[in-house]
Amino acid sequence: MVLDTMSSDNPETRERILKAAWRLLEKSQGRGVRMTDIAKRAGITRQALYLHFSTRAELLIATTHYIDEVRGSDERLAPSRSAQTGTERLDAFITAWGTYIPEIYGMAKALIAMSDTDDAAAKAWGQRMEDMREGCEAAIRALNSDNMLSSTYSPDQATDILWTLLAVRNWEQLTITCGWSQEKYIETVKSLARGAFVIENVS
Amino acid sequence: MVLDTMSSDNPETRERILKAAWRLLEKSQGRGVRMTDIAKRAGITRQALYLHFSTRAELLIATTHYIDEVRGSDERLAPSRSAQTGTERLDAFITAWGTYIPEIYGMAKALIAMSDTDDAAAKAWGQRMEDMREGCEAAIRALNSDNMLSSTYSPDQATDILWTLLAVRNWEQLTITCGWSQEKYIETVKSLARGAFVIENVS
DNA sequence: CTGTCAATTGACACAGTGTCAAGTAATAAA
DNA sequence: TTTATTACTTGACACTGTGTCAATTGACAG
Repeated sequence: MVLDTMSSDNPETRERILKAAWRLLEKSQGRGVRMTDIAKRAGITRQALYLHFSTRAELLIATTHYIDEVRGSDERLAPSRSAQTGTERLDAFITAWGTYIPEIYGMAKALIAMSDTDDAAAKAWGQRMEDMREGCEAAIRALNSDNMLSSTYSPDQATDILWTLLAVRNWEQLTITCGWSQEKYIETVKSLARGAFVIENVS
Repeated sequence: MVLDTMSSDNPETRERILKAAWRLLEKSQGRGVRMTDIAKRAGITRQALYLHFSTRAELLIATTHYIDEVRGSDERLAPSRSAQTGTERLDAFITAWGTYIPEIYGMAKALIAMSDTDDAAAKAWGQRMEDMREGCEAAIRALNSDNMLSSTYSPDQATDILWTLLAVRNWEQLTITCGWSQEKYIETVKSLARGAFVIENVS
């Protein structure tokens, strides 16, 4: 009888690695994190990493899933989905995503950097952005259903713009480079989006 | 008497290298261009590159200056500077910069990618972005002088937003990823900027 | 004919990723 | 007690790309 106290492909170690990667990526804002560093922090050798993840890209991608799971990226979207009006939904989505960015920033930076050379990384990050785009699309669609979408842009175009506005790079530039607070960032993006997409209430 | 047909630190070769780098960077959109490739295209050996540029970062930076020179990046700003009204200046600046981006995109991508690891590259790209920011600032200031700057944002804040809006990454996302035409990109950015910064003309 | 200068050739150091083979320590099963 | 299995270690090595160095070549100039 096998009472696997330490079952095949040890999940404890795997999680220790993911935690280590996450920690290091956030601490260094995604720059200069080597396999060696992650291994050291996880308390194993560099080679042992490859018993769990076959490439650096795979480890990075697994880290994103781990963060999503721990941080509950899905539940964050609940307020957005249950919003009554299109405007509320837009606001809620911007808040949800805008609040999530700083939590994944290090990992995102590393994955984006890898995307330049590694196809798997590019595909994984592209998929995540595609997922995020659906949130943008849903918000714009809600606005459109309320007949509140400005005629300046088509729904597709508005989705593209909102999607671009919410890019990690823009968050990075405004908060890190320009020194904005997180609150100011969120408020400004909301104000920009509202100004661009929501029909003025002329009283 | 030395009639230097081939003066010290041969400028012909230097230029051939810069042209080769430029060509390759644009062709491959800044990805995967190695010193070997540039040397080959310039018709010299990889090692000979180092007789002209001491590092890859230095070569990339020199390439940006070369492009600026050939493409006359300065003259492009003339219409912006001579604009009569703030709104015109804003439009002219967006057109100038927005038209310039596709010409430097490959090089910009490569330099941004290097910035993750190389401090010299980061500094050089940061400087270019700082220069561009001055154009944003001037446009916003012109708007403010005309009393046409919306009270929603302070001049500093408006500058930060315009600067972010005009980032290369946003151009990349809208044109390359979303498939927008260059014209649509320019028009949309103009419309977004006008909507965000220019006071409505209530008649 | 001699010096200079750009460029070549071939070698090597270094960092980081990924691979492989042999060994170890713990745990489980016969 | 012996035997297998599993997770991990150790040490070595291949590969890529950057950057360096020493010795050599070929051209041109005085």
